Amino acid sequence: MTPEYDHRAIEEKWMERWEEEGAYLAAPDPDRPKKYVLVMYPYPSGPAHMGHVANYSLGDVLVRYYRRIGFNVLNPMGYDAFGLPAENAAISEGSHPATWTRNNIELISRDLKRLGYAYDWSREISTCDPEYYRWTQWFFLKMYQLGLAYKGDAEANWCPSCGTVLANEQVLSDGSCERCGTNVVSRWLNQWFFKITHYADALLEDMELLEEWPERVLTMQRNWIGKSHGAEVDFTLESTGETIRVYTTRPDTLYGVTFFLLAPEHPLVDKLAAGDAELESEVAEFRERVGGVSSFERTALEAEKDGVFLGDYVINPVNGESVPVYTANFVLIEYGTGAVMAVPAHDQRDFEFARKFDIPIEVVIQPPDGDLNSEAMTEAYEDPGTMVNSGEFDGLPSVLGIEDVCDLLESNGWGERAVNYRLRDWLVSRQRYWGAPIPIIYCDSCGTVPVPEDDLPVLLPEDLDVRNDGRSPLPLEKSFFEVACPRCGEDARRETDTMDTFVDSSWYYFRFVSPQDREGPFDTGDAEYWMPVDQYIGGIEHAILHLLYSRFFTKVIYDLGLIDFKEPFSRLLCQGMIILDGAKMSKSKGNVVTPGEYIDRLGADTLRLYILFLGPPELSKEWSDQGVEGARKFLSRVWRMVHERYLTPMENGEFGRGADEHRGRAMRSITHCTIKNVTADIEEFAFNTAVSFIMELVNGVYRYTSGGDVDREVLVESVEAVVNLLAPFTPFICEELWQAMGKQGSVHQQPWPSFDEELARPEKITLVVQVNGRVRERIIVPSDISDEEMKAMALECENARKFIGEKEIRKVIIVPGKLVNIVV
RNA sequence: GCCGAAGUGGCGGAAUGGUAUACGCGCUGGUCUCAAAAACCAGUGGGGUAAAACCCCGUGCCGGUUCGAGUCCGGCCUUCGGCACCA
Repeated sequence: MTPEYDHRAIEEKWMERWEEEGAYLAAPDPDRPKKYVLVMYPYPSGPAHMGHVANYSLGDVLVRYYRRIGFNVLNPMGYDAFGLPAENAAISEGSHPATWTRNNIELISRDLKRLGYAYDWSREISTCDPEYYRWTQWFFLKMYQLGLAYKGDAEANWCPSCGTVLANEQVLSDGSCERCGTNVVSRWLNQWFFKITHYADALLEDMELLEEWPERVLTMQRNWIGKSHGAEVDFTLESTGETIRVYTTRPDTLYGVTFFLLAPEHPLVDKLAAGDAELESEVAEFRERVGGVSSFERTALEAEKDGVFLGDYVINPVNGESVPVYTANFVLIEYGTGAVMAVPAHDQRDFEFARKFDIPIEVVIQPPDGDLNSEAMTEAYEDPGTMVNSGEFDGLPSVLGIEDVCDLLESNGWGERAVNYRLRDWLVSRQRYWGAPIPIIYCDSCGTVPVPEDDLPVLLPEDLDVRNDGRSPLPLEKSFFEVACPRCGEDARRETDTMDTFVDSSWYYFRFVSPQDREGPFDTGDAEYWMPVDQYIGGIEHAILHLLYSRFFTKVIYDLGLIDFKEPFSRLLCQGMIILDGAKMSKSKGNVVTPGEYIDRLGADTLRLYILFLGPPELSKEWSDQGVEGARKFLSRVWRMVHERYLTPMENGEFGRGADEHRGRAMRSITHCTIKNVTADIEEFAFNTAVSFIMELVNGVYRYTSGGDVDREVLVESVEAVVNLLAPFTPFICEELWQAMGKQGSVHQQPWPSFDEELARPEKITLVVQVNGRVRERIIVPSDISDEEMKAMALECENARKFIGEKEIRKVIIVPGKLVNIVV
């Protein structure tokens, strides 16, 4: 009698047993090679969703596989528990962010446990735990000591109605506040920054160490850092003689400058307009048009070129020409020097501006095959060419001209070579409640004073209510901000901003190596054993920020002398999204399917198997309800295979030994070939095809036991291979079957099955015969056939002869063991 | 606009330059059953033929390299994702 495949009973039983036995606890063991496998920890916004299942299932296959090939594996789990959604939920539900967050941690951890992931739960961490954020604050202090944390002015999205700064994600595409719909404005505020730009070059150069990262992530980071080479050039203001510096990547176009631009926020704009009432109001109007709204909106709509002539001129150092100065909407104050030399012939933006304001265009680079005429141009020519109208440089290829013009600038003191980065410093202040307080105190006499390390953590008071308008309650809470200056003891005021949650997640992977450590953020000995992370897994949406910030933190920790490696994640796998009806699942679209109901109805094993079988990990995958049923069908098939095709007949003594040798050899060949293929596929993260191979093996066992003699040993080998190979994918059912088969111990602790190369080769192969590259015949031949025999058989076969006919055979191409192509 | 990924059956997807569509879903037929479901077995790209043998056409489009191209090269088109006036 085949027992029922009762997934609920089975999964509950093993979940409890593994937990009791501490089956997945990890401890350093210098005698064994280690693997640190980490999947990005979740933000606990509710129960687990399908994206989590996809990510964590993938990691779990690797973890279980690595354990079985002999690695000591660290596989921890924790929660990114600070953050804005908790505050928003608190406002709308009337709860407290802490309560909301902890409830959600309960929900999601229950799901993760039910899904059977092999985490070392003793290492669970939560970033909102004071024992965690104590060290987040400690890192802030270290940054401050190193001069890497500083306070500066920044443009921020400000909602006048909510009275708070908004993150970019909270500003809707029409420039309004996500919560109240008010138009967001840009406002300059004094904020804390981390000086990530100090590491811009290191972050670029060390990408060489990231050989096992996806190329697309590296490209995205490279573009984000945006290093460019060029020159800084001083232009002289005609009226006052003061110099204004510009940055350009095209010194070779310096002779083509016909006007000069300042960012609307550039201090010189006001100075130039001052005294001329008409100009002053014109500038004010212009600022209203472009600067009143946030730069978010200014760039979101493909804004038309706009600007105001400021009534003054600057002198171009290389040719002494005088050109007009404008302020323009497309010039960014935060990039370069906030001033731009405009070369309309060779820059599309400048071109558009010149056409609109009727400014002359002068061609100074001629294309190789062309004859550009400034009148006739319809767009700028931005590619290299030959320099013209450029004094002594005429006739020079522009790529060489770049260097020569730089030499000219430097020898005359007009400017110098320079590099620029698109990367900005990291703004870490948030006017938020639910985050780690910034450990800084402001004292009237001592100024900015860091909280002494011994006073950490600066506790976030949890007995406060979030205000209905979304503002942080901290600046109103005297018991929080009123504090004695640690230096002079006088009354002082605590910083009430909290840190960006990306700070929390920039170092959590270090905490996992020693989550209970009280002496430091992590134990250096434990870190030496476990770090760096060997395999990091996460969504592609974190390709830039989280991964870049983490790399930055690791470099700081390296410079603190706490570690001896420079990159935190040796190998990276980026998961695609799970989509439904062609769209990303989201609550607002109402197209969410939650794992919980599937675990109840079909089982965690089914869900895991389905999501892994769906497609390659790095691509986005379409969810299908019918597909899940298919996964369940396959597991039932495996269940019945073990009981009906193996255990029951075995008990009845139906199988003998040395039965039909050919059938047995063919079955063994499938088994060994499957072990080989599945192993290779797991190594390459090709989990979908790994599952296919196991399915084929199961089909093979059904065929083998469906008719003809069955060899007992051959069957045992095949059935055990199925259960062994499938175990990392569907741990519960395999553990149950392993036990049913009378095996000792856990299937998850068995050595990974090995294969015999000789047996993996099939006895018979299909020889393909082509004539002129077209398949004309397929012949079953022994796999050890020689090239000569292949050729002879191909030339003899009827269909090939038909197509050869009377034609002359010019060439015969032989692919050993596979194919013969006859060229006539 | 720039960067990246992807276009293959009804669907998810397989294919070191060597049998295109493995595996799964769906569908069709059969076995079992009073019947159905489940299960098991078989079939399933399009066209030609009553049917089979067999032949032709087929991996977004147009060319090229090659004995042989889904795969390599050149030029496009479409979709998705990221960045977006970075001088």
